[in-house]
Amino acid sequence: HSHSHSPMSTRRRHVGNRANPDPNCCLGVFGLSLYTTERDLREVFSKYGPIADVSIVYDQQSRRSRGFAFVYFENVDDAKEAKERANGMELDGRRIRVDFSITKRPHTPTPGIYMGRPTYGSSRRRDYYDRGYDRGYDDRDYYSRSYRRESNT
DNA sequence: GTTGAGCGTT
Repeated sequence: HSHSHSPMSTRRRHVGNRANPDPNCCLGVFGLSLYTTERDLREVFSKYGPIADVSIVYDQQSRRSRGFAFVYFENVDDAKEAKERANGMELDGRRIRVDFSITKRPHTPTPGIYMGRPTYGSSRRRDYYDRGYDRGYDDRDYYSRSYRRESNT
């Protein structure tokens, strides 16, 4: 008699489903007040562990906060605890929700520059997408889905 | 200074 092996469990759910995000150092904070700053989030989330960076998403036109942000923990273990603890907490009179980020960093200016393929010879093309955020996160995971350039045609 | 179920190019 052999153990029942689940053939479907070999394939992990692909990224893109924000209903069940997998643990990551990137935390997404949603539903926060428009007046909450990155500094506020940092000092709130730094209670659970060292913070690598905090980024609030701003509206491109009004320059105002869009009501959600991303917190980068240095340890995923702290991120998990911070997600559990900070989720549903009241911040600036607003009930915030915290989840693992399903996306990584904002879109690179023009896809096709890096793509996880280092250019030999003239590798001085790197500018800011290689600043240090791809040290632990592999953006190629969601870039690898036949990502094409969608600049303007 | 509003609203809110959400994932980013300041």
